[in-house]
Amino acid sequence: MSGERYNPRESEPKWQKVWDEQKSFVTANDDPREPYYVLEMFPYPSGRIHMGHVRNYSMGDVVARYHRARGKNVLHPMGWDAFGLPAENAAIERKTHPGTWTYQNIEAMKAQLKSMGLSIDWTREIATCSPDYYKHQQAMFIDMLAAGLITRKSSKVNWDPVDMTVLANEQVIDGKGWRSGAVVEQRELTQWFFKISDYAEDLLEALDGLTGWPEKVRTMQRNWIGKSEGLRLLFELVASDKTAATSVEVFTTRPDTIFGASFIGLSPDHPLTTELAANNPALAAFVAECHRHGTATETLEKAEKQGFDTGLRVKHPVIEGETLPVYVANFILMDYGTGAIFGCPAHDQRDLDLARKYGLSVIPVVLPPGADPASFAVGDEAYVDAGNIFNSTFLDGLSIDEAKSKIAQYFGARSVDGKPQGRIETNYRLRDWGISRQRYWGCPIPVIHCEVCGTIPVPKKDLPVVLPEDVNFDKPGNALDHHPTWKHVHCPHCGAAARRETDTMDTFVDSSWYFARFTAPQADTPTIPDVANRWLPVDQYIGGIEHAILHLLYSRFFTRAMKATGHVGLDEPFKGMFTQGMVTHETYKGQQGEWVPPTDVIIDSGGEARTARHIQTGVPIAIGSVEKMSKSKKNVVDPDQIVATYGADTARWFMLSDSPPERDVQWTEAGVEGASRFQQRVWRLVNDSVEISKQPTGTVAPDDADAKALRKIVHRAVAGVATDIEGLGFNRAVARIYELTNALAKARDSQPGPALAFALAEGVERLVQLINPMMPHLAESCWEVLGKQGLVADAGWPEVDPALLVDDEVTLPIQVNGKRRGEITVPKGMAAAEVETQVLALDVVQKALDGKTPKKVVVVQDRIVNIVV
RNA sequence: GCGGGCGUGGUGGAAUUGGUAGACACAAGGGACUUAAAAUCCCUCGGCGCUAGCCUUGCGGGUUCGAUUCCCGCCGCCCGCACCA
Repeated sequence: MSGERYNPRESEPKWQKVWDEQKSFVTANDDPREPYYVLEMFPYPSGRIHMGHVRNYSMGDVVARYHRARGKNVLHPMGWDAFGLPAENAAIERKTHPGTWTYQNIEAMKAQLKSMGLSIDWTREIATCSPDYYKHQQAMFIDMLAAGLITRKSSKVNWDPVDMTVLANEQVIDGKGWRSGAVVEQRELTQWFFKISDYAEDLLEALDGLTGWPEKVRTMQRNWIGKSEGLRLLFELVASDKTAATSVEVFTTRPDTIFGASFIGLSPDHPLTTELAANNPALAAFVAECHRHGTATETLEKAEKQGFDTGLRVKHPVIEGETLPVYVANFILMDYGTGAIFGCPAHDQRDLDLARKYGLSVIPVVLPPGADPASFAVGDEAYVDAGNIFNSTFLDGLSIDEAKSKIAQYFGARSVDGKPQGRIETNYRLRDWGISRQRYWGCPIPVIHCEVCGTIPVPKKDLPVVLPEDVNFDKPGNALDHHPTWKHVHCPHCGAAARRETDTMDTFVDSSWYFARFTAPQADTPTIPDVANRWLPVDQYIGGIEHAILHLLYSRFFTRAMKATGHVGLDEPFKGMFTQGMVTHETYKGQQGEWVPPTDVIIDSGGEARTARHIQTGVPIAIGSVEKMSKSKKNVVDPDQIVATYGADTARWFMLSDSPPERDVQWTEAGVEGASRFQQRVWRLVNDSVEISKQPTGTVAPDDADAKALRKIVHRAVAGVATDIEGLGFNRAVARIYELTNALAKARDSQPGPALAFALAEGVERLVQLINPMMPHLAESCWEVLGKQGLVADAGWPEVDPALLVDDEVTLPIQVNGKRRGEITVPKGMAAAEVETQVLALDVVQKALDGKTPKKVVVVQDRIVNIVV
């Protein structure tokens, strides 16, 4: 028996079948045990799983299986984020229906996930592209529309003038359409929006309560919401024949720098800009130029700062008789504040860039601590830090905050156009969530446009509004809009000929409530509130850091919107959140600089340098940098091949070992080999220990020192692995399991007597339980060899004897001037004075002191001794 | 451009969150077993000295009896930026 190698190819499908037949991971909603909901972000059905999925789902499965062993009723479901652009692109390229492509992909990926042996309740599987799912989304849309959570307004899109279609930001490359190559334009379109900005304050405040989230994710969300206190400030326009307007309202968070103002900046989309451009061809051309790039904020902010002098001037609000020019500037967003600013170049980098370009004055008004007011000047870098105000008459000497309140009071007391010149306002960067997409493969927005009755929701009895099957993608644009009959309907109110909304929803909507649907996936309402409220919030959610802002923020909003419409009874969907790192791999390049996939490369690692050659041609291959696995660099490893070669357990174990889960992990062939070897070591250890325990043992001697030492190691490992898994420190848990395995193997090889044999048997049994969450197939096989009844999947988490966790002695390092000079072993909890006496008596210490008297002796109980000389 | 993060031996990383830096693993080298290979087992393994010493957690400062951990400044890499999912 012990000579046989463990064969995952045989064992893994076997146990998967057993779990399936015994419905081991099917979860009942009426189970009385404490519920625990673990969820990994559901995948987009691209066709094949990648190593990122393997990592993500391995982690989630450890958590699920661990809590299951702890006696909880665990919900661990899986589904498909099945709407989206790639299916439409595939439809165009392969002349297939997006649905056909998507469902084929789902089948393929499901088979792959199943081969991983995940403890998933597949009876709860959902696909967002199924009418069974999206009809509920439509119903909630109607509820939310009625509740005033949805609005329609104009916003900008990327328009491809050749393909006559709206482009996603990722389809805009260097300002051009990815397919047509045409220069993209910004276009205004009336679109549907969720009013997430109404919840800005709530979403911000509630972050403090999300203690199970990484601090960095909360920080990112806080910054994204971007709450700021500022001043709305009216600038009087100097009368001009160009406009009838008498004032411009700006929003500023730095009213303290008003004496440093040197221009007014308007957004290219500001109404005043539009008015002026109507009679100013040069300005109109400038505005058009501003629109000749995509709508991505990144492009805008990276673009060179440009401005256009409108010729208008405003009166300086605090310097009598002075006026400031009014510019239109490309970096000013219409969506934020009032779409107009006052520029203070000395203390804002973008303003400074513009001022330098157009020769506007730069007047410093905040003096850095210690700087000389007479000589302080701003060069190419704006001064944005703290200091005291100067060059500002009645604000001189104040701190920035003091100056802000004083100037706010000052402007509050004055008036322009019969209104207060300034008023304090809280502003948020967070914009409403635009969900309209001019695409076929998404959830239809259930609305009908009637000439007579206006925009009215589809009656719930008529749901779902189903996507038509007979579509073709030959024509550019929205295939739903092109469909000959689909959009022509009768108004549900008046019966007149009307038109269906042909926009579909952003796929972020689909993923904003799937976690709730999983709690009752077959219900004929979106949720069963009682059931959802018992399961939610998700105890542990796991996914990529790339979703730290949008997906999580939208889900938090949508949960609130579902609460407002009676579908759930809570605000926050995710109690625990974890963001895992990426999977990386070395890159390889051939002679012509072409990327070579790892499967075509042989690494020669004997001696000093690692070199590589092509598997068939033998041509030398250059080993490149380690990068995120991507198709474009061909540095991908196919999970299917790994599972076929080494088995799922090896892949899972490797994904969990070594790298901390939040950091990137580098996939290496050597690492996988190591994981595979460990699998065999465990198998051998278990089989050997069964042989040993067959020998006559007699009575157990509980005071056997070796046995007690081993039991201590075993019980510490059990306690430690539990702590590690609960803190998602999978790599630490793995290291601990290695240590335990080493200790057990040593005991095995020592020809153990009865007491040690007992400890060994106990240790091996617990080892199998410890590896179960990570290598569940191997664990079942070992459990069987141990002669245990039932499945290890159904066995509980091993008990820990607390007496074995405590030590009565501690070894303290002894430092002299911070350098380690020796150590001393003393009873735990020994008083500092006693420790000091003993330590000072030691030879090593006397020698290190070299006759000098200690200035101070620091004794930290049970930790360290430091003698300062 | 703005916001967030990360950086420890040849490599992945550990360090009870201010208390013995390098646990555990991989790679490499040496040895055992074997006719041989694979598998397995044992030893060495941060650097310089190679003795009892010194240096070392991206770089440069600071706080502290003591810093991988806290603070300031740099460098490098990664993620997000609202229509990729």
